[in-house]
Amino acid sequence: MDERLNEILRAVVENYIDTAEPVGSRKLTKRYNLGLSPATIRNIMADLEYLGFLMQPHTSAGRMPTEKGYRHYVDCCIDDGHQLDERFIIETQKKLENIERDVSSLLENVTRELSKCSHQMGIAVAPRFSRSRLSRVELIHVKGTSVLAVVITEEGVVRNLLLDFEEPCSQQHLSKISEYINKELAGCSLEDARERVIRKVYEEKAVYDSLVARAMRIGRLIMERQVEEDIYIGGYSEVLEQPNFLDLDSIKEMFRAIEDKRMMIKVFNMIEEMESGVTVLIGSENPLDEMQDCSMVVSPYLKKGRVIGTIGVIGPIRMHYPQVISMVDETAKFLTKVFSETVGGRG
Amino acid sequence: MDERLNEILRAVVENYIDTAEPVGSRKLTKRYNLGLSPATIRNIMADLEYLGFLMQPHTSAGRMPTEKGYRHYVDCCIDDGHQLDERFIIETQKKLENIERDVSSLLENVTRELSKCSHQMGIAVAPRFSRSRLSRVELIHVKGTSVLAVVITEEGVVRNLLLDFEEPCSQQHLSKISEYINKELAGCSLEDARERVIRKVYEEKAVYDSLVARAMRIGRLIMERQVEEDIYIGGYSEVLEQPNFLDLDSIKEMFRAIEDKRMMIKVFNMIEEMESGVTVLIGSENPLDEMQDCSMVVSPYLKKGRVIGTIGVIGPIRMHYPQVISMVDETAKFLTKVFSETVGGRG
DNA sequence: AATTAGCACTCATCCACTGAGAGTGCTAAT
DNA sequence: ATTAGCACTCTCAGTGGATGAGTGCTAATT
Repeated sequence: MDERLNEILRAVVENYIDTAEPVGSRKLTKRYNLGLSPATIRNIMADLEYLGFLMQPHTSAGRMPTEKGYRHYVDCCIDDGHQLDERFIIETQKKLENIERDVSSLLENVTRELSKCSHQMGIAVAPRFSRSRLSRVELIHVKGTSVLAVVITEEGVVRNLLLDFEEPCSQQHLSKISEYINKELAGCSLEDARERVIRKVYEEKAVYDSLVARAMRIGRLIMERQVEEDIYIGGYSEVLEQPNFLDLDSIKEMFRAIEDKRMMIKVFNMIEEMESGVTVLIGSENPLDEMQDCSMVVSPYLKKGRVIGTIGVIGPIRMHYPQVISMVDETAKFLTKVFSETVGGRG
Repeated sequence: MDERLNEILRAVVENYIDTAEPVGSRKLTKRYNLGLSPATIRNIMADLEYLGFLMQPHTSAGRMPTEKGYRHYVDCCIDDGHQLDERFIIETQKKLENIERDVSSLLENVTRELSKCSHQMGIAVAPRFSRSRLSRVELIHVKGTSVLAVVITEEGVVRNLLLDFEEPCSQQHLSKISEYINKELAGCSLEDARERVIRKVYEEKAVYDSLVARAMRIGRLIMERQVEEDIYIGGYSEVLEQPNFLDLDSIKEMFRAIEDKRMMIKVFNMIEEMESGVTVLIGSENPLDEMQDCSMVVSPYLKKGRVIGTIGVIGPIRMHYPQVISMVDETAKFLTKVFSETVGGRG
């Protein structure tokens, strides 16, 4: 594609992102020093419109980008150079030192920071519990038939599950059971563990050893419990802060979708299967109907080369993509670093 | 105060709550069967305006309630009869059976349900950790110098704290330490425990027993860790759902305030010291500047007669107070019941 | 052949104006 | 004490012209 077309498209998109108003040919020549007259620009813009990258809200208005225009802008017109505020990196680094290392605080804080910097809503998906490897299980007697199972994965995700037994069970007994579980299942992925548990239960049908039987039943309970704590969201107010050009109805729909965490988990499952690195989803590229008027910029974060979760932002389609992309990228790298170095160690 | 004034005030407020439009004298006579002519109504309304309960947005518009008007309406014009949808109670009961008994899921789900029913934002404050009595502490070795402390209070609140030691520590040792902590501090309020820990540490300065010293140091770490997980919020989209008559700026401010959980904890600390039962805060009665354009309807919930937390909603000043008040009341009672009967048992 | 200047044309937006309608306050009658 | 009647006020929706930003096309220029 013609280099000059790209240049003009880029100018139009960036101007529109800044002003939220349709861009005319005269304005472009004034702000940017392209060596071209308005008339020429007009011809080029007409071409861009023909190609589907720009549109006019009405005759005799300036042009604004279509979704396809944004897409092309993101794909071809952003130079990967450091779009990023030095400040952002420094602040992120500063957080690095003060932040708690426990996974949920980590993600919550990182999400909040990302949200503040980017002025979008921040979203993070914690390391998927079901795909993690088991590191340790501890059973704590609470009261009566209630037992608290504390499950720790190798990623450092801690989850509490309150189990309800048919009959009371002493702490000593529970300790033995958890010891047994740990011996049997440590290092297993939870899905493996699940299968193994089911198999064991089947084998031990005769219940010759009540300890094993009990342990397995607990293991099964833990596996089957469906948990929805995987999603962190922050920055509801940030989206409202953007005064121009995103109507209340869109925001409403978006909020409704986002508050349904199960739905969001589905979305991220779909995204996760796409390529690695920062992914930008613009408008109707979003898998959810309710998010057709938003854009998402997301990136997976890794531990030892394996994707374990996703972090990113959601905001209006008219968004400062270069900066936001860099921020998300930087944040994901930060998380990757933290998870690979600190949480769960190197081994 | 004149009974008739109350009646008219009530009619005006309720009509305004329904329609979001200033109410005129003619409309009142049409909708409600007061045996009065518009002219009489006008006189009464003029009186109500003089008393500060009503106002006109401009001459020759109808009247709308002032904050004082809402206040009087809530105080004197609502009959305590069952304003409540039968449906709501039944649904709440249904939840009762399916809901997880673990405190955080409980509160999250209850908050969400309250939010959905009332079409306001739901807010809950979990049993204040620092004021709770310790039920059990368990220390779990995670990796290297990391130790996970699982603290359970008598209310059933479970909290995970990741501690970082100077030197590694075996699980056996940790178990002994937690055993010791449990023996020493079980049943203490956390504030008491805190003092005792500090005193102990001071007494044992010589560190003649490394176990005790270590236990106390851990206890202290746990006490000092400031945690902000006490607030549950749900239903951001509900507030936007109300199309009429609450401007974006107010919502923005409100969201910003709500997302700052530390601030919200302060607010609820202030509220908690007020009377018991459902409290309604209208507009400028709210302690926070950012919430001058909202109303809150909140109620404490108890365990064994002692206030342990708060639940309620936040929404626009123009709110269906009778229903919302009933709903909040019902929800608080429900929580009280659950906490008194189930969580943490009766003893 | 590409670029540009010039010009006619198109709409949205702003502004002033207007009439209708809803609602009020006041006064006099009931 | 209540009500009917009336003059008055103010918002709101609609109208119409002026303004101006921006376009597309054509012819001239480089």
